[in-house]
Amino acid sequence: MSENRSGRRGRGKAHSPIEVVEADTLAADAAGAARPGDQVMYEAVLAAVMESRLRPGMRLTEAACCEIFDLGRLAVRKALLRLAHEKLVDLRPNRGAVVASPTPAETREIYFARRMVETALMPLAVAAATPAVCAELRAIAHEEAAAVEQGERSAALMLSGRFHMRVAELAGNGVMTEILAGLLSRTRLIVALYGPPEGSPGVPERHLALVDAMEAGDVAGAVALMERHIILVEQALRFDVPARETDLFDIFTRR
Amino acid sequence: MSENRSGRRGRGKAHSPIEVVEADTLAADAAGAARPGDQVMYEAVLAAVMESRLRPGMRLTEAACCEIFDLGRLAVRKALLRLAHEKLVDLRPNRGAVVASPTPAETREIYFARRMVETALMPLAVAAATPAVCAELRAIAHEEAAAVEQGERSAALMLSGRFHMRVAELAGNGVMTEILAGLLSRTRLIVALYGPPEGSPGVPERHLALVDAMEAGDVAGAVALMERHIILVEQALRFDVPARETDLFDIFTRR
DNA sequence: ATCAATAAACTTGTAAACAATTTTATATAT
DNA sequence: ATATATAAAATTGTTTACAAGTTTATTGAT
Repeated sequence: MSENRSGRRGRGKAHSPIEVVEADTLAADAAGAARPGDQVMYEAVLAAVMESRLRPGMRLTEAACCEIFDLGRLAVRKALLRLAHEKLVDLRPNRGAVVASPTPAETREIYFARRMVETALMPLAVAAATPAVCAELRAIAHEEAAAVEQGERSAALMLSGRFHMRVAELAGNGVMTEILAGLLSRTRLIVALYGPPEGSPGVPERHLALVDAMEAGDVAGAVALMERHIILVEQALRFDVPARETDLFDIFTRR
Repeated sequence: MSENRSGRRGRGKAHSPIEVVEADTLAADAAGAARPGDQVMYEAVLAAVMESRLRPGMRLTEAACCEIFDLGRLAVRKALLRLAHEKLVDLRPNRGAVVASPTPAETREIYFARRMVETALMPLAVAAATPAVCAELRAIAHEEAAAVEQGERSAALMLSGRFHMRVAELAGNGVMTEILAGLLSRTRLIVALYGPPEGSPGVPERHLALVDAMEAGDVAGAVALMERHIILVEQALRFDVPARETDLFDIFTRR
């Protein structure tokens, strides 16, 4: 075995927006089988996007990713390819990868798609909403409310995403769940771009109201609440000013 | 420039299930810019799946793909990675790629997802259903009927897919259209596996009825027809016998 | 003849080297 | 000073060669 790769490892990586969890600390390789390196990177980048540490417009050069994740370029490209396919990064030929910046038009489509998917799933979710499940959902919503209270915006955002995912999972359709997961991760980029600094108001409260309707078996009510909720979140976005945010960033990082 | 690659080109490829369109004959590179090789392969494989020339269980070895498409292994892997991400091929570590075989459980989820997506899109589609558009849809349905008449099953299947795609496109939501495209391509694999040899009856007729409702502006009727249509297509599947088809194939190609 | 162990052939996985492109920096002329 | 052209650096794209794994074929024993 050669010295492996090319003199990497042992670097600062102090304030990197990408957090690397050492391989052996995760449960995935409990059996001893190491998880593929490209998946490690994929999950780390996805998590960073979900927590808004990686913001739209940020560059992901191969060399930097190789260092951060201690991977070969091939594995890095594999991960970037997957992220590109999920529309989380833009892969420009010969010019590298950047975190994607959904356009306003794309944004409208995504929220419309979410409305369709999440309302369509609701009847099945209500049918599966046992008291135990509802308790779990309420717990998430309460955590979310606390995060909002303390001004921890990205934590609140993450919990909101988890809430919507758990509701969707109740419907028991893996294909639909995966589709929604893709829409939700792109929603994180949208909020990072167009989300109002003060955050969308009333989200945790509406989540709690939704759980109430679900537990009561009120299908029509739950559907209406979900639809209205998504519309309100979309309406809180600001497309006028913040579109510039990306441009500014591009300018600054165009070193 | 070196002699390029490694002694490929000039082979039989007579009855290959994958049809390769020579690069320069397509419109994509009208400006002179050659289309990336991996995309050529991706599109060829997708087309072969849509026309049921590539059937579930078939192996796609890298070497064979390199020869057929005159590509390097890297481009082939890129195409396979994309196909795997779209669930059209299974990528087994160290064991290569095979055309995917959706399970019965997956099948139920996919048809359920189609029902959701296509009925949710219908109101918008009806709103966009001008007489010209309806004429186009009817033309597709009539071609389809003719194909069924002449026993050209795969042609009929392709036209059916095109019909559903065109209807969805009317809604004008690219995100949803892409999602449906993924579901429809997987439906082709499902039909190849579990579709009754005689084909699902009455499909072109129901397509025509749907266009009538759409042109009349009958949203509720169109939604109901679409939902019922998808249910009927799913019910025509046969999960008992044909699951064996894959196994048989595996046995024969296990050379 | 059937089965197990071994060896060969084949296939995928990965790294290193090289080529091509893009970006940044420098020099020169207007 | 601004702008243009040239050169250097950095980054991505691709091939080649080799390593590791899997499948198939062969050999030998029961």
